[in-house]
Amino acid sequence: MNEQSFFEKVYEVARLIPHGRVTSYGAIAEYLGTRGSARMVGWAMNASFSAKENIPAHRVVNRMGRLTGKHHFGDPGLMQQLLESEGIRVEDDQVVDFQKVFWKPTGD
DNA sequence: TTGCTGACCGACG
DNA sequence: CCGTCGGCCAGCA
Repeated sequence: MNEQSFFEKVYEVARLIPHGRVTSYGAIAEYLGTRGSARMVGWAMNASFSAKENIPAHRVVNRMGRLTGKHHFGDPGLMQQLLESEGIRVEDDQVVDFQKVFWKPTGD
């Protein structure tokens, strides 16, 4: 029903991430029905900076909960700072209790 | 226009 | 168990 582009969907799902929660690229890709295109999700996040609305890309991490894209925020550490600001504990570029704060876009 | 790259994930040896 | 490779799609030179 949604004829939006792949990026549009990624942006929408990214905005659906609750405060204090994180998700993975693969989870978004899977939600979009393109499990194999998890890389594109990350690429879409890169384009999210060009998006009109601000996308909480800092809430998006890889499957292992590691801050892979922290380098793309302009300043490394900003991503971790934002996550800690939401109550998410980050240690050594990795989300602590990642499985607890993990949120899947099941449509909830 | 063609081809490479890219913030990943899963399968295979 | 751990290292390697393929696949997905879209943007950019």
